[in-house]
Amino acid sequence: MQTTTISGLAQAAGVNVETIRFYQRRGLLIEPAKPLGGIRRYDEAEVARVLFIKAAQRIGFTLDEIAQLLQLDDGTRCSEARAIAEHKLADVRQRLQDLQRIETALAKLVDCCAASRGKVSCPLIAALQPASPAV
Amino acid sequence: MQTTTISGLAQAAGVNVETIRFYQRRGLLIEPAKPLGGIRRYDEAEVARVLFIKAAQRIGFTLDEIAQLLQLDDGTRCSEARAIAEHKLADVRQRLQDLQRIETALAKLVDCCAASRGKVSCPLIAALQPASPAV
DNA sequence: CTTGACTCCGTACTTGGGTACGGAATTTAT
DNA sequence: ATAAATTCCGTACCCAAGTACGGAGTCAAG
Repeated sequence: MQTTTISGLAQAAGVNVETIRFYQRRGLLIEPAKPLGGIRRYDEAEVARVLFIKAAQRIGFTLDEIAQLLQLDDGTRCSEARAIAEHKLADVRQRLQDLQRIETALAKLVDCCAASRGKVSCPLIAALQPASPAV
Repeated sequence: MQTTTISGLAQAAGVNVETIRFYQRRGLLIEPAKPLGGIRRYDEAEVARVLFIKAAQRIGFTLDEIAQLLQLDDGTRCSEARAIAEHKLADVRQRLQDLQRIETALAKLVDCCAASRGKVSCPLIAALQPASPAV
């Protein structure tokens, strides 16, 4: 499958055709030039791009953020790219911390739930209390 | 501040009054009984609850999921709670993995961006490629 | 050369998570 | 006791991220 139509792309990436078109409108995907009143063709690079978008989304990036990330891949404007990436990285690390905190809390909950069987009132809420020192 | 009104609660939790009311409608917060045609009062436990909601949200839980999590804190229906918690935990661990992957990718990007200064084309997209083996 | 599938494009609808608005009632300050 | 601030409540609006729809054009097969 070297080049395909929009539905092939959508299928390969596991999304809806409409989603592809939506991403094009948003500028996340570039619409390949239309060959004179006809039908556009897409290659594997586009599939990769869509998969990237989906992966980034699962992690919690917005489409706007993802657009920025995708621009980093251009190769040009390196220092600018770097600044964005650093900002994003700080962001990601914060998320990681929060997530680790909740992971611990949930794991404890499961544990104590297994052990105590009855009077639960577990560390779930407590676990997130010390999470917001400076807003 | 032992008990306060809705605006006090909102302020203490760093959210909008409307947001509190929205959460009440959603069942995330319980509206304390209204004292005869009057004004409801809230205590610190409610503040904690709102902070929890916000913390959980930052991590990527939906309000529905958070509602479930909050119910786990009730102490009753332990086995049920445990099942939900375990499911959520698997979820969280998946998110953690994804997030760690992107953290690595971003860190590399920043690195190579700092080093190569010019021809970037970094590991960002590649980093998420092997992330979806089984859909 | 017509039928059926697919593409293109615009517009509209949906869901999640709120925010804003407006009128009535109640509380607080003077 | 009256004005200003709050609360209560319903309804309506907003943005993000899609999904659905409908008409017109195009392409591939029989």
